[in-house]
Amino acid sequence: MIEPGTRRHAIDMVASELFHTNGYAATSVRDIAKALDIQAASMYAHVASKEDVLWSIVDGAATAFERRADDALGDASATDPVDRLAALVEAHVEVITADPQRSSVFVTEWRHLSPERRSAISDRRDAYEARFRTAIEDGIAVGAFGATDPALAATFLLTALNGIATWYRPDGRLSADRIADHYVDLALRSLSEDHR
Amino acid sequence: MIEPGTRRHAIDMVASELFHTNGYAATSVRDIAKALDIQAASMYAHVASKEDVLWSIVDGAATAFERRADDALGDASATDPVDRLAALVEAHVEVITADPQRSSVFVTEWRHLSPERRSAISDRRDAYEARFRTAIEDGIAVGAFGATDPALAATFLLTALNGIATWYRPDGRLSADRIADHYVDLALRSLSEDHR
DNA sequence: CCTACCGATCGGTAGG
DNA sequence: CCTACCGATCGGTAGG
Repeated sequence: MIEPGTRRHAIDMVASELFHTNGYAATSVRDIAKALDIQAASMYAHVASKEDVLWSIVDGAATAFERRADDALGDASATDPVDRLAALVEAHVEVITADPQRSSVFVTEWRHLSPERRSAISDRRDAYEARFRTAIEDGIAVGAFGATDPALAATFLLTALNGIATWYRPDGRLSADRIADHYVDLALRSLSEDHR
Repeated sequence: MIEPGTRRHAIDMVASELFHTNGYAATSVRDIAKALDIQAASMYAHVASKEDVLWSIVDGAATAFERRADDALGDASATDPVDRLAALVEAHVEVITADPQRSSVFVTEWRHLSPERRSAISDRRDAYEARFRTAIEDGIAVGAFGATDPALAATFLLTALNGIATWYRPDGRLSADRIADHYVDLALRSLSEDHR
């Protein structure tokens, strides 16, 4: 973990914003350094490479999603599949709205990681998505959700959820809490029994 | 419109794939030229700039979405708000699965366009999203959909829909038709009356 | 954290 | 569509 308040931490915050706005490949080490008012070469006193900066952002975001999902599923109330899915959706929205730049870099820039790191993230994403899929499967099994393709439904929900990172603004029309409430509702309804 | 079969068209197809896989900024003019077995300088006999290639891909995708939505709404059966939304969702999925690379470039790479082109695309996206929002509003007004925030619901659906461009593979487990059917279902259910 | 610098690569042009 | 080339910028290193 990187200590808040350190220069290393400031690098990640500044880089998150630049990678979010312009993308990793279109952001130069000089851009990051300029935002910190230091020389480009001085960046290398704190990081070994530009890719290491991307990695710490992506790894930090992945860890945040995993921890919040653990907490959400750890609650005693989360034995019911519907409650479990609701808790997962709420946790996911909260992680995104707490740091939309980092989240959007996680969602969109991981292809610029080295093959090893990319595949490690891919595995963690699969495990994370499996929590959603399992909650959906269990909900169908007990008749709380309508029959559907659980893997596809999980992907449907997670892409909608991740989309928040691309459009959310802290000063926007809806607060993070309201968005979370609405998305939990939309998610649960999308899995409800047939609407006809 | 660019004639299929021409070199100019081949440039767009090759560039779509490279921009989709590596991103616009991480793809060089030399990468595109190499895939076409010509020299980088020869590219400029066909295009004025790298950004022009991105523009023709993004503009082509935007036009495809607009046309298919027009067709979908032009059908006589599409006076009912629920049918209208279903037709919009189906059309959107079909445009994406017909050319996922172009669609994903449209969704993720428009920030690399010039400010004028970016704002033109932003306006067209807003108009396109308004069709979804209006169908949702009308559906709520006639009691076919449950009460919800129409703008947020439209964003929820469109981000889920656009996500298809990032994961769809023609040789995947589900055919394009099956995906469209499932997504229409998920979309309509997500807007249904309260599930409790 | 700085100055000074490196080889590689970038988008694009000139002239055929 | 090619060869030859341009100035700018890239990620990163040496040495303090």
